[in-house]
Amino acid sequence: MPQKAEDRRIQRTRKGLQDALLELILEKGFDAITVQDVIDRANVGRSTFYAHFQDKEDLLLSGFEHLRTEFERFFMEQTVTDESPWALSLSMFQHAEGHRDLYKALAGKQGGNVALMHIQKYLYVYLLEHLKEQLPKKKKNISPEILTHFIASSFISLLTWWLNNESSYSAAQMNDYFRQLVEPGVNLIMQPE
Amino acid sequence: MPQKAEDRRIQRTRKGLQDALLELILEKGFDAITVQDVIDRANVGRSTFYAHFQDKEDLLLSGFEHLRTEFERFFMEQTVTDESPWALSLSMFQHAEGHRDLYKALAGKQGGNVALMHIQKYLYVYLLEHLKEQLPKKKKNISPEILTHFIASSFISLLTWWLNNESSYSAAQMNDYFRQLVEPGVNLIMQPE
DNA sequence: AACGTAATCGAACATTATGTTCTGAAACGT
DNA sequence: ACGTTTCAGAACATAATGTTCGATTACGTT
Repeated sequence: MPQKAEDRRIQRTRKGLQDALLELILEKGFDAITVQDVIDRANVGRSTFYAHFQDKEDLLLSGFEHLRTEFERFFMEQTVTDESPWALSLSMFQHAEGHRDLYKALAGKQGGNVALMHIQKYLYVYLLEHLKEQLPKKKKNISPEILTHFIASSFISLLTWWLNNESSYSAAQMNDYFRQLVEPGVNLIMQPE
Repeated sequence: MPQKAEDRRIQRTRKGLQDALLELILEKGFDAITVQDVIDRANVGRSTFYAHFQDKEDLLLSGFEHLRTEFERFFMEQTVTDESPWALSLSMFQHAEGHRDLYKALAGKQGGNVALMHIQKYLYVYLLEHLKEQLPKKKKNISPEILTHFIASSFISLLTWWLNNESSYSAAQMNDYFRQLVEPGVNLIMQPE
């Protein structure tokens, strides 16, 4: 039996609002958008908007959740054995390559930094989990938290640069650059001698 | 002859508004602040505020300009020969250490990212200037722009982490971590063989 | 110490966006 | 075809923005 079918009106309204918001982000940037803009574009009544979302940030995050789910499926499908940060980063560059406008809206300079901080947090949690086991036990070393924060924010930094500069680099190239820049420093810390 | 003396009322008003804004940022974050909050705290008339600043962002940037000037004096005074990125970063960590609240307001998570983007841009311009000469001429390599962007954003990332986590690391320690993480990758690119 | 100037105050005002409430109409799933 | 849920649209209260203006106060200068 299929899960409780959801009213089509609800689906249409939510999708319409999400799409309208993403369009508007690419046009004028998240901060400049008003709820009025969104409901005009989506052709939705004012009271309807507030029946579904608290505010425009809530709407943005609902779109982000959808993307996250989709990325996780994408990631699961292709990764087999490699659990290093570089597998995750490559997948994310590739996923962004395939959904360029969506990623630009959420992670580009137009997107405000709300979604961006969520993406970084997501990476941070994933990486911290996978790095903690591998870290040497020696004291006097960098805390896992700084190390993880550094890797995650470096990735975000390259991703946004890539999205904002319409550069012609491929996802694979971007991941190579990411590794070239970040891996040497990280390896020196993980394997002290 | 001293430069044309500026009306004390102007100085007091501007300083009062800047201080009020910085206090409020530490209390509730830049985004949640209204112009009304600022003029109430500073005890300044509404029309007076708009006689000096366009909006709260304009006010924030005026405070940032002041900080930048002060940092440049600080930097000039102590640096002698070293023109590598690591001299600049050490000075900035030290300057932040000496003006912790001010830096927290401008570069912490409460500060919105307006000032932060200005700081990063400032670093970017400085670094690009100093790195371009040293880059190897080989093709097939990372563009100076990505490399510079990476260094600048890595620094910003560690700085904000440091400010937001009330950590007990010293400025010198933070700069060591910064070098440990960033320098190996950068050196490999700058000296290919 | 007194003068002319310039900054400030505070109130009034138009404008814009927010978020809530309500009623009738339309679309939905069954 | 039926009962239920969602939607549109309008009305409303609230709050912040940015401008204008006349009266008052503090300023630098002489």
